[in-house]
Amino acid sequence: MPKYNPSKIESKWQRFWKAKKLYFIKDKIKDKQNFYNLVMFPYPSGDLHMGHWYNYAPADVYGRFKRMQGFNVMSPIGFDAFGLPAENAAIKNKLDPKVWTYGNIKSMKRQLDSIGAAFDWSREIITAEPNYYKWTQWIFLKLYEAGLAKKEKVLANWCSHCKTILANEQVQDGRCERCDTVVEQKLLEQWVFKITDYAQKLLDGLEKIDWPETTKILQRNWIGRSDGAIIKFQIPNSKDSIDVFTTRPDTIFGATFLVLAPEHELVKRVVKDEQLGQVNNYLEKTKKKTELERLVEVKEKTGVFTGAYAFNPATKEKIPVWISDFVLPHYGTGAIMAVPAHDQRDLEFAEKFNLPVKEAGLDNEIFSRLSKEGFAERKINYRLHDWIISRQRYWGAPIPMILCQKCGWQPVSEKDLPVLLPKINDYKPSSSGQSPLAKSEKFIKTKCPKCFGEARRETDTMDTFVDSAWYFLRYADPQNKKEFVSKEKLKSWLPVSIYIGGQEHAAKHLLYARFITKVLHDSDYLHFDEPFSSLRHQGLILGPDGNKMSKSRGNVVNPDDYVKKYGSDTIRMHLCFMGPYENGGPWDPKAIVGVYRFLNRVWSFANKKPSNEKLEKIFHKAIKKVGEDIKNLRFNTAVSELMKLLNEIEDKELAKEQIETFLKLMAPFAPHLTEELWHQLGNKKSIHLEKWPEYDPKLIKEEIVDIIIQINGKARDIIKVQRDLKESKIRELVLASEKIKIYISGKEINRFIYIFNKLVNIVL
RNA sequence: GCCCGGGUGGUGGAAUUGGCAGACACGAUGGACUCAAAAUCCAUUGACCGCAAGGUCAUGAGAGUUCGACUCUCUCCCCGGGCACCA
Repeated sequence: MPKYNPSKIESKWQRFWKAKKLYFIKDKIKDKQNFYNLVMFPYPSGDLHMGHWYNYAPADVYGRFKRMQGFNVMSPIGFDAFGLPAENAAIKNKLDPKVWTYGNIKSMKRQLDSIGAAFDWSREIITAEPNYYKWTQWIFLKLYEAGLAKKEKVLANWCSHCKTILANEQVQDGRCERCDTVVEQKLLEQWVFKITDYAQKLLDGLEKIDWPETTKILQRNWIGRSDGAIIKFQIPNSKDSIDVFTTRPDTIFGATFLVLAPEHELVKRVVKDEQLGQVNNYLEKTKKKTELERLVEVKEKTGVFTGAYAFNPATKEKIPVWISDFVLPHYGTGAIMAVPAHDQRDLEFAEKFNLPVKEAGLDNEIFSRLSKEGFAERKINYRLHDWIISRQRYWGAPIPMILCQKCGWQPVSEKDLPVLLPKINDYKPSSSGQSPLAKSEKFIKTKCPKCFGEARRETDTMDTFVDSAWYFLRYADPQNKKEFVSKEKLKSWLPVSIYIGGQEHAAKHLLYARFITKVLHDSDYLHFDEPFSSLRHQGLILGPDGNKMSKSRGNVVNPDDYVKKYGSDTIRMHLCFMGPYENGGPWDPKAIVGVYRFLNRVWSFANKKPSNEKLEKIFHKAIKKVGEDIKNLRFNTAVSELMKLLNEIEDKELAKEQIETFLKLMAPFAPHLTEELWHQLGNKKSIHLEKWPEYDPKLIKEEIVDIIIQINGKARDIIKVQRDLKESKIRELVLASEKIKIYISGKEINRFIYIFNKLVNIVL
């Protein structure tokens, strides 16, 4: 018997699968249900780390299992190829970002192949391909048509290091998620997607999808619905009134002053001359501050009095109007009624500026009274911001819009798509907030689609999250030149059956993808309005030191080393075995030998001479357990069940049929090893075309069961009895036990509790 | 501050959802094989008491419900994640 040599058999079978096109999946197979098994596609950073494997290998186990269960399983893969790192690397090395990106894709493909996953490479997607981003641009046009893509003057997050605007979702603790620079707020004209118009639909949709509850909660919090009212505070001797948003109209009797955000449009109108100097002074100060401290420093309240007053519509009292930057311009109406008796922040402000604090007798009727009088109306507010998609960078899909002096903004007509990203010489971003494309006159100069006069192209590119917000649709029909996806193929494959990926995308990609799906649904392009019927997260793999893997820390685990040493099957199975899939955890370089030893033992076991012996019971139990565990993505216990099974059968000589059953149970985990052993047993076709073994529930039932005997809740003995015995019979057997006799001798039995086929508890 | 997760041997984790806590592994210790080492195989491995049979304690801490709690309830402590001046 030759030794188990993973590197030899793995490359051999990978070649075999490729030659047989085993994983090129047809859109329809008679009598088979389609199953869309999706993983989050990688960014082509250049190397695949253990975290990618942890996403892809167990997801592949799941897909292979589904296939053996009789589904037509599609497991596509591709590359999220646009984005900043390519550009930064290109600037550094004076390369075309395209060259850098495609070089990385090439080496990552080799690494992805080494996983031995059932990826359907015939459906590969690269988002930086004109053939792909043509349709990203098309989707932009659909949003534009629906009034959901607009150029707006918005207060936006500007990263001075990356020299681009970022979406709210890409800012972490006031810093750029990519480079950690503190972002500044800039008022700029940007293309936005009106995701806030979909806030309610995005909330409602969560009810009907099979997602982890934690992820749903995270999205709900991110959308941040709050129900309240707009209340009008009139300014004496003026047509102006100040609208405030509050969730607690019932506290209005305690409202002793109003506060406007410094950016509020009424500030200039209401301020009294004698306060003008002070107010301007404060506005100057906060304007500078907003760029840094306002987001970071929260503790100390600041503000200034406008000199103006307004009527509290409930009390008819005149209350002072203040300005403070603790009121945010983009939430609610940018103005609040301050109720210091009920709100910590209002109290801090009142204390600082010696404003009255008045206990408010709560009044539940006040809202309806005020609304009858025209002072109040219901209002729902969302924390969610619109999605700013303009990026002042080069390596992305150009926004397909044209600015004409006469006609204003005009969409590029569909027949002119794609707007190709031109080759340029200088990719450097500018501090002025202009895209590198702005330097290319050749790109900019164009004709107005409406009046055919001279016009200029938009030079910003799209946020890469737009690219990834619809890629899962394209996998169904990746080559289509006429449509983004044909209706027929959409029907075959979508929505996605199961989506497996990290939770870090919960409030970004997963939200955007749902939004785009809903928009396309509402424009009648999709027959469903939630893209991912079922979603599961894998945990995060940390470096051996317990920290997040990063190059700067030097704790990145390179899977290639382990492929060489143990083979891909061992890594796959070890990743499954490590612990609960959603937990992740530190990579322990030593622990992997456990699975390697196991696979070596499987090798020896399957190489033994078969006999006629069969062990029905343990096999049927294992078939049940392994199948149920994979179905529930409990890969760790599925693997331990396989180990237990081998422990029991290893020293026996079993019938060929049972050895084959064992290999089939192992096949999703160790596709190469099992394929090799399967063929060694004389089979000609791939084991991965085999059916998943079935179990007979009758054979699992134990005829003899263990009954645990407790005295006062402590286990004292255990007896083996025929199953399904009546309590009277059990009582007889229990009381006959020598051990139990000792415990109960001379004492009275208070209660005798019998749990059917399981346990007896005698209470003395 | 608010909202989620989680806390079980030296380590990763298991526990049929209220019924023998520690499955399956890693590591460690001892032994076999070997000139030797690696690999492999065998044995032991939660803590404490005991020569042993056996017993006591033990799932972050404390209380409660229950015949019985890792599992349910309450209070508190610690760790991880999300949001954060959102009215």
